[in-house]
Amino acid sequence: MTQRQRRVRDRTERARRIVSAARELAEAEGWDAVTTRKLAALIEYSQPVLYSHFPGGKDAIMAAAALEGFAELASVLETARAGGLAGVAEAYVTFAEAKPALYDAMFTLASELPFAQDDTPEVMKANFAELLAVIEPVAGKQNAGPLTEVFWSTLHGLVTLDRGHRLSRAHRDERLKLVVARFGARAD
Amino acid sequence: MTQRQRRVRDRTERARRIVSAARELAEAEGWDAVTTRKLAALIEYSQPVLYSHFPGGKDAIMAAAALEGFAELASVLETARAGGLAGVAEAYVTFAEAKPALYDAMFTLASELPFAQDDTPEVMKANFAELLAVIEPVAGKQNAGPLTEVFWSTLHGLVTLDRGHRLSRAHRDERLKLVVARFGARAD
DNA sequence: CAGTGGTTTCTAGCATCGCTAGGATTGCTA
DNA sequence: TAGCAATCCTAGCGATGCTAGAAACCACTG
Repeated sequence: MTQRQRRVRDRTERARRIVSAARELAEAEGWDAVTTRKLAALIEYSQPVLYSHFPGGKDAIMAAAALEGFAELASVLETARAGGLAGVAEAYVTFAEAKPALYDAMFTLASELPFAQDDTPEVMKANFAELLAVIEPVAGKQNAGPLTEVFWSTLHGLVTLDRGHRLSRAHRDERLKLVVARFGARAD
Repeated sequence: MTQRQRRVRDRTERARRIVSAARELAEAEGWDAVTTRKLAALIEYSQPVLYSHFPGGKDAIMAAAALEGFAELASVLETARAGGLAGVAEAYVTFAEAKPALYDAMFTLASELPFAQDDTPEVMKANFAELLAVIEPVAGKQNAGPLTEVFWSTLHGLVTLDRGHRLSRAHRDERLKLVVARFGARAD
C-alpha cells in the first residue's frame, strides 16, 4: 500500500510542477505565451496529462497559480503588519510589481474565483483580514469593512494603472505617501 | 473628384461600423466572443476588409473602441464636474458599470495605448484633467498631480475589484461616500 | 463602346490555440 | 506468466487571428 502512497505523492508533485512551470513561463513571457503544449513540453509529458490534474484546463491551472499567489501575498502582508498602514501599502505594491503575471492571474484573469461569498477560500479571506487589521485603528466612526475595501481598491488601482503605463513612474513613492496621508489619519 | 470623396466617406463610415459592431458584441458577450469572423459577418464583408481598415487586426479595433471610450468618459466627467468630487466619483464608477466591456478595452486590455507620455492622445489627457480639476481644491499642501493619480487609482480599483466580485455589492454606495470622506477634505 | 490598369474584395488556406476520443503502453495482481 | 486496470500518448476536431493570391469591380482612355 506504500506503492499507492508513492504514486499519489508523485501525482501531487507533478501537479505542483505544472503550476510552477506555468508561473515561470507567465512571468517570463506573459500568460498568452502559456500554452498547454508548452506546459506539456516543460514537464515532459503530453498534453492530456494536464487535464488529468486540472479538468478545467488552462483556466484551472491559472486558478491554482492564483491561489498560490493569494497565500504568498497573505504571508507578505502578515510580516508587513509591523510596519503599520504604510508598511502594508508598500508591501502590497511591491509584491504586485515583483510578480506581475501572478498578480494578473489573481485579479485580472481568474475572476471566477469567488471572493466576497461563502465559498471563498481561506487564503483569500486572509488577505482582506490583513488589510483590515491596519485600517481598523484609523477607521474612527467609519465602517472598517467598507473602508478596507476602499483602501484595497486604492492599492489595486495603483498597481494596475501603473502597469498600463497610465501613471508617471517618477511619482511612485510620492503616491504611496499620499495614500498613507489620506488613509492613515483617524477619521471621526 | 467628388467620387473620390464619397469613396473616402464610405470607407470611414465602414470603419465606424466595425468599431460599433465590436463594441456591441463585446458588451453583449465579452471581448472573447468578438472574433474577426463574427465582425466580418456583422458588417457583411469578408475578414480581410477588417485589416484594410485596421492593419493591427483585432487589437487595433479594440484600441479604436478604447479611444471612443476615453472620449465618452471625458464628456461624462465634464458634465459631472458641477457635482464636485462626489459627483465625479459617482459618474466615473457609473460609467464603468454601465459599459464594462468598453472599460475593459480602455484599461485592462489595450494597455499598449500610451498615456503618461508625450504621444498620449488628447482625449486621454482630458480625462486626467477632469479628475485634476476636482482634486486641486482639496490638495492643500499636497502635490495635486500625484494626488489625482491616487484618486484615479481608487476609482479604478473600486471598478475592477467590484467586477471580479471581490467586493460586497451591498456596500457600493457606502464605499463611494468613504472615498469622498477621505479625498474630499482639504489637507494641509 | 471596348479595352485596360488599378483598386477593392473574396476565397482559400496557414499556423496555432484549447481540448478530447480512443488506442497503446505500462505496471500491478493473482 | 496471464490478465486486468490504471496510465499515458497519438491523432485529430473545431475555432482562432491573420494573409497570400485570385477574382471582381470600376474609372478612365482610345
